[in-house]
Amino acid sequence: MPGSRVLPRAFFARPAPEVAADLVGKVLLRSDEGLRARIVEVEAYMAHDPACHAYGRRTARNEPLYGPAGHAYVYFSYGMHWCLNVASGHAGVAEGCLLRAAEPLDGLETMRSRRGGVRDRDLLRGPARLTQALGVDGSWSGRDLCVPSAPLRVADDGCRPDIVSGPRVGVSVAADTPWRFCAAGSPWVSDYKRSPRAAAAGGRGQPEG
DNA sequence: CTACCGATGCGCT
DNA sequence: GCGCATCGGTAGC
Repeated sequence: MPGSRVLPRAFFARPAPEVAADLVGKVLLRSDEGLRARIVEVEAYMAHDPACHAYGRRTARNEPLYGPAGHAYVYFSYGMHWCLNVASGHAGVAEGCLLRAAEPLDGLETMRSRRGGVRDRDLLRGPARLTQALGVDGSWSGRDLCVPSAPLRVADDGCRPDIVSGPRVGVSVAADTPWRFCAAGSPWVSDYKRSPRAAAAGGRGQPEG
């Protein structure tokens, strides 16, 4: 795409909330299958954050979170779902950004075939839906996304949506911390099962700006 | 639209 | 053994 460039490692080598906010509006590519999607929802997971998979022990599973920023961390959840994160922060600081939702741009037919005939609005609306549509599973964990030839990478095409933030979804800790970032007013954002504490904190629908 | 619930398997947060 | 950064279906308003 003219004018779009792969995000360099320096983009990811910053605190997760900054990276997460700046990822909104960027383009997620799976170029070997001609898939493109605009990221509309990202959550930040910080080191020493109890909701972060690197909380506690360093294990084989969460190892990518410690490594150089810009590497994928893909984990298996609830016995059936894969979720895609990008490691952020500096080496040795285990942070990451969870890609929660995106707007499909190219390769809709492939996404539809993987997603079993759901409405287009639901193709990428949710972290596990996103990975299912893109064909990303645990075998992608640890891969470097900051390589121009990588099949999975993130690019900047100059899109700069307004960002709103709010509590993370399905996370009870730090429900008062706005570590979820969305494109303002986007219909492609997941509005799924906010944490009970987030719901109790008031508000509804989209996070507040 | 909201609310609830079962599926399902990995890691130990 | 238990909890989980979820999803899809169904029931009911």
